[in-house]
Amino acid sequence: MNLKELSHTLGLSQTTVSRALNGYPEVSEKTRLRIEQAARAHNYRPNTRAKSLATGRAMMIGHVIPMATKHEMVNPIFADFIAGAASTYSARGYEMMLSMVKDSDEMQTYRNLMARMSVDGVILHGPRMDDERIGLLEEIGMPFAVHGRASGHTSPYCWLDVNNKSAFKRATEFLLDLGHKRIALLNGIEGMDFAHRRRTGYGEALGARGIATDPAYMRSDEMTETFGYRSTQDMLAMKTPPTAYLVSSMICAIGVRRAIEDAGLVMGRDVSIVTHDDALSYLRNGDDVPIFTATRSSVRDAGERLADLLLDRIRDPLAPPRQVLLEAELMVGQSTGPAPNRA
Amino acid sequence: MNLKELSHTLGLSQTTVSRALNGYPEVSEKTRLRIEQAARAHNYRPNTRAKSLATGRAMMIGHVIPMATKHEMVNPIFADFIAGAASTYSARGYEMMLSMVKDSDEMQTYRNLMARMSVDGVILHGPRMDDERIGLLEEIGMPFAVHGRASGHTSPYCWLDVNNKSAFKRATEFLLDLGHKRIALLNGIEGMDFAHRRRTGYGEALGARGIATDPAYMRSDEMTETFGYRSTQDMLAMKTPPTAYLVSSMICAIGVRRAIEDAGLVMGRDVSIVTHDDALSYLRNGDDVPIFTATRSSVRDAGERLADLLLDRIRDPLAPPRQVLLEAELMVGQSTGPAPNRA
DNA sequence: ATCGATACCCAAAGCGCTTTGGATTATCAA
DNA sequence: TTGATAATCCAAAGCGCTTTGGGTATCGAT
Repeated sequence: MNLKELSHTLGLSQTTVSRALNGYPEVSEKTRLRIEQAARAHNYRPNTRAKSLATGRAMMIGHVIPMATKHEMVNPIFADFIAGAASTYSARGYEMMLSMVKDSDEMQTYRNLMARMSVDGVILHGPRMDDERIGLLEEIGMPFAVHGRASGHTSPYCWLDVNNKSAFKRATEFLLDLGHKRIALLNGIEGMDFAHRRRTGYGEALGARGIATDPAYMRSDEMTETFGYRSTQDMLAMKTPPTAYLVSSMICAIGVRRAIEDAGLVMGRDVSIVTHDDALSYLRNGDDVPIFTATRSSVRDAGERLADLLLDRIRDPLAPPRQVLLEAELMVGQSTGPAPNRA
Repeated sequence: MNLKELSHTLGLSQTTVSRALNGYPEVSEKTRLRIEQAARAHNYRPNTRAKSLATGRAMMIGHVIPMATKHEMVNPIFADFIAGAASTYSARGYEMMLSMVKDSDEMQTYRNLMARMSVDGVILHGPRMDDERIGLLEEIGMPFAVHGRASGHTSPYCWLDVNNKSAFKRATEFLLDLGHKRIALLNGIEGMDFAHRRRTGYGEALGARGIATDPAYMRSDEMTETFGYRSTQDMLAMKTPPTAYLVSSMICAIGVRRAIEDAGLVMGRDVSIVTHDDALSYLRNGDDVPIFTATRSSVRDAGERLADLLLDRIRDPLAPPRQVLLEAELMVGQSTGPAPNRA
């Protein structure tokens, strides 16, 4: 059932039916009611593609996920972020389009999305320190919002980020206060903006207590369980192993814990762990008492809020782009304790 | 730059330009080359919505994810499955549309997708034993493919599933062979088809050795770390606790392990664990030697292959719907060992 | 020279919607 | 009664593409 048929059934013009269903005032309440009733009865829905073509709005937001290789890992926070964004879209009448592309194709993908007019805007994931994608999107005039920030980019744009620097500074201070001097940092991939900010916070906290950062205690990689396990195993084998680990994700922290326990040590007594917790739905950090002491910030909320920022921006393109900086909360759990005396 | 402008620039008709770019034979090689060159130079891409409207194909596949509450958990296998499907789509020129809806709205969502003609087909996630969605999709004529199966549905439809029954039967036999008699089952949510099949396999293996299933050793819930931890804690407190756990997901198994180690027991010596491993990219089950003994089947591959099935079905709607049953492989890791003697 | 056949190209009609610019009728004050 | 105003409704022109149903040259064969 399309508009032509529906209006024919009603003995009205397409104009009137369209106006009635879209809430325009030029149609009497009586006929509007009649039209709505008929539309319901025939389960009429306007064809999205025709509507988009006529209005010029796709009512669709693009998320493009670059993958280096076909079997590269999918970022585990991805699902929760997406879920958050999607719930905003559905609340505001938008749809989400997801593309996975080879990362060499990512720039071209944005150009395509723009030229083909298949989306009204995009969310930019995983910004690197000097991210060329932002400049591209500005150049081609594609509305966008960034999950995170790119330190290297100067002109104002729309973003939402956790205050990674302050979170990791605070976490490091917490460990220092417990007497830890050798604190390892298991960070995200080098080049990622968030990883850089976290390292800065860590470094500043150490520096303020007169402790120099030591590359031997620092690792950077994709945040998998295996990365946490391996790195910890390596460091435990040092003459002076760290007494505490500051970790970038729960999954990674699970690996750290496994290495610690494999070595016959007890988490929270022999070795402390603080991790960042994205509050993933399937990986709750305990219920009553947190398992890990953690800097916590819900990535699902981030998705919801960033999507809202983007839709606002699309609605009102001339308003100055908005930024949101979220503070992570430090939740003390069972994974931290005073530095062992013998250390 | 749209088709009208481009063809005007070239001094050709829209017909010819369109045909040239779509590879039709009615245009000379010389002009085709000229047209392609101009298209590239002006970065011309056909407007997707106009193209869809004209061809009647959306070149888009829908995935609808129902959520009971706003903050219900996102299934952790979701990201990897989606990544697999998306890579197939991008290889075959399709896009993916993702909607999250309240689960009370799911049926209506499918009707909408059909009436609005916004997708060419859908992937059905998480089928329950008697899943009403399949009947609906058949009724409204929406092409679909199911990730899993619905035992209650009789008419043939397109699906791809892991042989959950044989996998869990095999895993149970493996534990029985090691001398375990009290084997716990931590299963997925009641009502899910896969959970039912797994329980059947488990039950059959036990039955074949004359062991009756004991509800005290069986739990069913969302497969979170916490669920694994709690269930194991509970069971460890029994007079005769299980000596082995058969678990439905790695994340859940991590919780089981935590409970075991919190109780001062050693995994693989005091207590054995076998888990299903979806081969999630961020949660590798060790590299050389698997941490957990596991029934393994990549959910990312499943996504790729199921998407292929669906696209084939869309291309050739009259062909009989295809089904794929994948066998999981049993990988022996460090989490299993002979049943303790005292048991 | 004439007649197909072939190669190449085009005008115009959709696809299903929104929206502009009236047209028609009802309403009402003067 | 009349002219102005407001209330309803409509025909038709897009949106940017594909595709139908020709049209015009060109060319070899008769």
